[in-house]
Amino acid sequence: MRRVLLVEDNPDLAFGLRTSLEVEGYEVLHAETGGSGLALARDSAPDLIVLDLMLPGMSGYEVLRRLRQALHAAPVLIMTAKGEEADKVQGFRLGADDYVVKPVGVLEFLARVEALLRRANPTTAGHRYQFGDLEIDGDRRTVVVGGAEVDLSPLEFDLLHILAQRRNSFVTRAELLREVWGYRADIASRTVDTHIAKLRAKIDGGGKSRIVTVRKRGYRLR
Amino acid sequence: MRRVLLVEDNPDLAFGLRTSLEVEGYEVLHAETGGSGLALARDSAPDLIVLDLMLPGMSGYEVLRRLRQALHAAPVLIMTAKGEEADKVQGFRLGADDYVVKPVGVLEFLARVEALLRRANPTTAGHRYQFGDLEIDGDRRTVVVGGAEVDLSPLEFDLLHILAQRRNSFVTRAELLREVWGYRADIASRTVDTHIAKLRAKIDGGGKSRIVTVRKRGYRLR
DNA sequence: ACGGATTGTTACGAGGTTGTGAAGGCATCC
DNA sequence: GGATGCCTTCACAACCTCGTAACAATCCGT
Repeated sequence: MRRVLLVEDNPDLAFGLRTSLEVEGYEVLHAETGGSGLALARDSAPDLIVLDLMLPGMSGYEVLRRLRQALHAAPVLIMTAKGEEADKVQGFRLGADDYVVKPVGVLEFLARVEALLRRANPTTAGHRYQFGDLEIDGDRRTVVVGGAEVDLSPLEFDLLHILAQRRNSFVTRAELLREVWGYRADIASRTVDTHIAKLRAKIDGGGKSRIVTVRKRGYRLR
Repeated sequence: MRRVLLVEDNPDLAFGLRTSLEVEGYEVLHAETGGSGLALARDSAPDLIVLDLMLPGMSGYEVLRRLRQALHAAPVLIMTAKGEEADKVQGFRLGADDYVVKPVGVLEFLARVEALLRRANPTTAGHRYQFGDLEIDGDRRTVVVGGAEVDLSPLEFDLLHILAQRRNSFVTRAELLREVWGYRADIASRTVDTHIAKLRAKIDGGGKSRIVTVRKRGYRLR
């Protein structure tokens, strides 16, 4: 379940937003001041932060600045009554991902929340990936190579899926073990190699493999 | 340089946006119809798409739908005069990442563009170095020289990586030993030299070496 | 120009890493 | 109960990597 942190001092508005988000299936954390919002962000690692700018005590800008300084990567949606362009620009400059001016419709608000989560956290949503003529459908758990569907075992699919999600970097054997096998130290590390070999046999045509060995590190999909 | 695809049929507005984006250092592609926009997106793989909804011929919604169907992952910013909440929700539902209603200030527009690129393309901020036509990607552990990927051994890559990080000064052999080999005193110092030689053989073209010898001190990358 | 010091280059064997086929255990489905 | 498919482990082969030695080339103070 996705966790949304709501930093908003107006009780009525906060209640409305919280209810709307919860109806959509989000877990909602609520802070009424900037300081408590920062603390909650640090302790509970929310997937998204909705931030009011006019807060008692620490301003929303300051909260955002400290969040980014602490390397919090969660997307931030600023929701405020301050609608001047300069305010918006300042918000984005500090690292906000979206900025909406009150009052805003509930449906639009929810749509923006969803869009931010979709973009910022693509791994949890079912998704499709494409690498040349290799297509991976995370929802249907199907893989198509050059137009023909390939039959993969569950474990092989998970392996390929992780590699596809990390398209921009290699994945170490330890990470693959953690992501695919879960917390189980009782797996000999060569097991990963064996399954990579099986995967290669199934998805590679002639020529170079789609899975590149990064020596001493792990594997990478290209 | 980031590429932005602008799909907008109003020539005046398109000109203004194009100019603003180019001043910010973006490369701008422009399409006046949905069909040509789709074709451009397919052929040129832009990093961001700015989409008008009211286009001659194919509607913006339809363009967006087809983009997502074709597995285009680039973020889409919808910019339109249609400000009804239902329109916005529909846009987000089809996979848009932001939705702004005309007229919108240039500064806000640019801030939103930047926010989308920042969020959608986090890898470019990662560990990458560039020295002329030499590119080093620390996440993928790949090296590209003049457009062609070069195959380096793990140790060679680490060596080059350290040199790249200290781009403005030389690195002594002792530092290289410490950083690359770790705390191991059992390495003959000439070992560094031999690996530097191997690196040079792999990444240098005809003329002078990219790795400069600093006599009595160490090496430096330029 | 000379000679010692420093660096460049090549070759090679030991050791390490990865690829791969085979075998067996286990669960599931008939 | 047998057949099947999946997963893990093992063993061996193939390949790669790296440290070292040896020699060549270059630098630099005299």
